[in-house]
Amino acid sequence: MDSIVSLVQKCKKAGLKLTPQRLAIFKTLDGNKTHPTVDSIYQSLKKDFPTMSLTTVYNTLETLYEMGEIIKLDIDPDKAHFDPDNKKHHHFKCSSCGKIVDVLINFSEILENVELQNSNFTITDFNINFRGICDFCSKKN
Amino acid sequence: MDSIVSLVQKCKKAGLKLTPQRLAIFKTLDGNKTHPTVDSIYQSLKKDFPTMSLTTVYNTLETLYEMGEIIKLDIDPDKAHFDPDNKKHHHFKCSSCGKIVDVLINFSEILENVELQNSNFTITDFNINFRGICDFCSKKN
DNA sequence: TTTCTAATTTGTAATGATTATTTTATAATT
DNA sequence: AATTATAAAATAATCATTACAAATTAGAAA
Repeated sequence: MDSIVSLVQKCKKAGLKLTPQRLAIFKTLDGNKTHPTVDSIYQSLKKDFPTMSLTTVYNTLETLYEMGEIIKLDIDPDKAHFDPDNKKHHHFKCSSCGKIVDVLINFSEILENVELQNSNFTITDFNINFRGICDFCSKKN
Repeated sequence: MDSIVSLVQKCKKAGLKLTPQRLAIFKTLDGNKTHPTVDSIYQSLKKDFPTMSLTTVYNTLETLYEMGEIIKLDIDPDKAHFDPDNKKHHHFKCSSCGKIVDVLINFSEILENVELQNSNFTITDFNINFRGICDFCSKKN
């Protein structure tokens, strides 16, 4: 996701209104490495915005997603997690505690490999989901 | 997934009953490369088993999944797709028609790469989800 | 073959995430 | 300040999945 200031610019250009709710969601996402869900964002904002609606969080995240500002993760089949870091990277989900963490290694060579063998498919994107046990859960046992 | 005959052996050993419904689901999965969902299996079996229940399909697939006989895909956030091919491989989903196809290339070297940089995480598994446009949809335009 | 029992099937209800809809409110512009 | 298009909020609807309870049945044992 862009910095708040450039995001504000983009919104103005796109004719999107800068409501307090949107700005609050932007700020919650900014630099957020917890891979939040709609509900976790909603819960964290309810305190300061008692009137905040779940729908607003859904809508704003969907808008940001369509703008390409945030990533929607598929690593958790139960609910969507979002990532304001839209630079190419991958994810690891701990099978024990459910925590999702970034895997920042670059695997771009994968694409060439696949394109080679499937020349009739146009691959626009890929992501790798890792599963296992995180350091914290390992230490617990 | 094992062949039907070895699967039947496994079930007997595990004390699982071989009901007509289960056998029908086994047969539907056997060699199935369409990455079926619970509902698609249910729909295809309703004709021959008018009494078949969606719950039974859910239960049987869950059982097979827990036995490690089938894979549960996370490439479609809307619903679970299953794959009776439990040999390590990956998937491609066409953004246009939604079709899911196998990517059979071996990427095991990825693991070593990650283990190296995250020595405190134990990675048990990973899968790659590719997205793009399939050959059929490419030709259409 | 018949009986017995634990496992399974089935139908239905509950849950939880997401989407749709409608009314009210408001940001941004004139 | 008035206008208007956009957004927020509240609520209802939808859809996949899970939970549950009652009826059925596969398979073992008599």
